Amino acid sequence: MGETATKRDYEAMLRAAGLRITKPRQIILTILLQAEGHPDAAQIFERAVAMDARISLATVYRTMKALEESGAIERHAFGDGPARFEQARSAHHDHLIDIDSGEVVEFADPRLEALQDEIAARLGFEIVQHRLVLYGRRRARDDG
Amino acid sequence: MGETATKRDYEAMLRAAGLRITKPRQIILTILLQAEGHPDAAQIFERAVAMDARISLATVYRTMKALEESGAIERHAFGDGPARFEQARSAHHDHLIDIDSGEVVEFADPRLEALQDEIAARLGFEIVQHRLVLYGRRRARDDG
DNA sequence: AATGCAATTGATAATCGTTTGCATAAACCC
DNA sequence: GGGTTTATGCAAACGATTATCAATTGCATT
Repeated sequence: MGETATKRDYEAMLRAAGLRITKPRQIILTILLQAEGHPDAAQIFERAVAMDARISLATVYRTMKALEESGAIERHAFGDGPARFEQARSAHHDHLIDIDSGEVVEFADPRLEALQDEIAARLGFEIVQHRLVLYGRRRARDDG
Repeated sequence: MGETATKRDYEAMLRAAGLRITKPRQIILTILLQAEGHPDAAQIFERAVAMDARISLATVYRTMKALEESGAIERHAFGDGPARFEQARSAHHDHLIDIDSGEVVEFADPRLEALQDEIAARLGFEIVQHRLVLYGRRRARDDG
């Protein structure tokens, strides 16, 4: 699974989208590649500033949008807070949020997709995209 | 299906939550009960002003929060726009958004819930809540 | 390596939806 | 009706994101 795309891969995506490989973008890509989980713009900015103090938040946002549009990353908006990002992977997956810890667990199940397609079809629609977030709580090992 | 809760029902919920039945709240409740679809705060405010010019947007927001917390309404955040509200109904349902028109279609399918429970269980979680939004496009009747 | 020009940047103001602080004005209980 | 307590309106504050704009930079070309 761990299809680790390299920084060079992402640079190629940028080039393909007609975008320039600037220093801020390289820094942000580096951060994205190293990042675990689903950082938000502020977190990315914070790490970027550590690498180059002159980077601005606006550039982070602009870069995230560019990367999103060129398909390199995905944007999620769990609940109400700020948007969070993750590297785009080939396989679609959804998210389960641990409501106690905030932890984000990823999962995928083709039956879900099939069922959704069926439901949409019955309503006369074709699904273009979907968003499923489960909010759950770790099941007690109940020993009490 | 149309389990139409009455204004009195909602007032009882407010009282139960230790809240006062004020004129602004009565107006907002009336609007909510009459509303079709999923109005946002600005729309509710607009209609409220028509009934009492002195109502403020802040009160709309505060009332929506109070109603949400007392379980009378549900708050949804489709995509990026403003939060939208609907009366809480007994039966859970999800939403399909027509990406061309913005129309919101409601649907429910017990198989979805079952599948989600199963997936969560496999990950060691118990689902407390979930949010599924399908984004689709009306299927062409293809005559062209 | 210098040049030209469009793309990109940083800084900051602006925007949007939403929340909050505060003084005043209702609700509610007796 | 009076006294508390809570809710209101207004306006300012807020957080996330986008727009503006002059200054800088990437990069294809010389």
